[in-house]
Amino acid sequence: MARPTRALLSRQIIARAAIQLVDDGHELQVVPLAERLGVSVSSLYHHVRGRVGIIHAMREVLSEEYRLAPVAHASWEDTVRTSVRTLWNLYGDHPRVLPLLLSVVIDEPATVNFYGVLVDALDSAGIPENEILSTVETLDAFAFGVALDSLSPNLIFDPGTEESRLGALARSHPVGQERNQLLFERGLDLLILGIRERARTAR
Amino acid sequence: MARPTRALLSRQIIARAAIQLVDDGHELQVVPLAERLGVSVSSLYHHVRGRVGIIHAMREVLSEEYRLAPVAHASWEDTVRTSVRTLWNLYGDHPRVLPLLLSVVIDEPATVNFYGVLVDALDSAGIPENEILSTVETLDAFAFGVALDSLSPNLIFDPGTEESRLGALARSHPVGQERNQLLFERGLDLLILGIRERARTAR
DNA sequence: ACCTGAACACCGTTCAAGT
DNA sequence: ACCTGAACACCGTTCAAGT
Repeated sequence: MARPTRALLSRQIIARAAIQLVDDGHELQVVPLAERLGVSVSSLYHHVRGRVGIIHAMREVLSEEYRLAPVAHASWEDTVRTSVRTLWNLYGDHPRVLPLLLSVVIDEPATVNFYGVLVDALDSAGIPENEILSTVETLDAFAFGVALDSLSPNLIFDPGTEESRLGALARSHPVGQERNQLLFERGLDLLILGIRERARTAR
Repeated sequence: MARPTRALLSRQIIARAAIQLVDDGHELQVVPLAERLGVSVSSLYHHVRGRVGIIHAMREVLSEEYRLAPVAHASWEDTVRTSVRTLWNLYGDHPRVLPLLLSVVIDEPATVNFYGVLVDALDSAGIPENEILSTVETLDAFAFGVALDSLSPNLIFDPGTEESRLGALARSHPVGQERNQLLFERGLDLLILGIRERARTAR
């Protein structure tokens, strides 16, 4: 069976399998990927330009998920909150993929109508026009940073500081998923407060 | 010359060369690393447990730089500002190394007396005790996210949105290093404002 | 056009040999 | 204890052959 009647592979099929592979905690390797797909390794090269091409395809698939996201709410605060939460979910659903995405140069125009919604919300919040994009980027960097933080599930602290205030706080601090969740909520609250204050003083 | 009178290598020497290699935009590969160090590849294995061991050593070296950082200022705001800036500098000086560090499990106690200073500052700012650590983590995630953002030097936006507000803003938005710098300053301002407000309403 | 198996280059790791 | 060169396993990529 050299050529099947119906194509077994596609750029998207490969990308989805690759995302799953990495999500499961494995390295992005061509041999295990081909195994999962039930094809020979060299078959992949008919659809993707090698390993780097696979990473590009992964990016494209994940970008698609962006497109579904943006919803404008009545208040700017609700819009900002749900947008940042969506970004965090998107990044956080595949934290192990993120380092891979950093390694490829982006050559496709990102689907940033998502950002358009955020821009409008920040505008109606009262953020000065020349600060809006930096604010959007701040929210993005925050969501990205929090997602990556989830890869190190515990707060690491020096045993030598056990007697200090830090040590005391650390002992009653949650770990893992719960810690990451809390960090997100706190950071989002602070950023919302900051945006509101910035708008007030700019008025 | 099988054994030199004085050791040519050390864990630290290897780590520093590796950081430089990655900073220069190269992959972390054993052969080029050995070349830079002027030794044979197998020599490395007398000091480090393979490639993963090299990454651990890189982490250790970079952690050392933490230790120098913490300085308590008169006002909580100055302390927070300089601390976050230091984190950002640390991460931002070696953005390409960061994805590597994410791939290893941390088995050394981090030198977090740095965080102790931040904890004290947030306490004197008036942040409720049970929110302090999450706030520290928020600041850390922000600095980390901004550093990684610097790897994608431009704001990517869909050419289709050229006529929109987003397109208009994007055209007058800086790129590269300057864009990243601006994003950091804006985000830090927002977070400071947010912390101040949180403390005010908690009082 | 799409899949395969074999061949190849490359990279990380090991180990016996040398001082 | 520390460095070397050779040998080895592994992984990404290419390509002629098959439908």
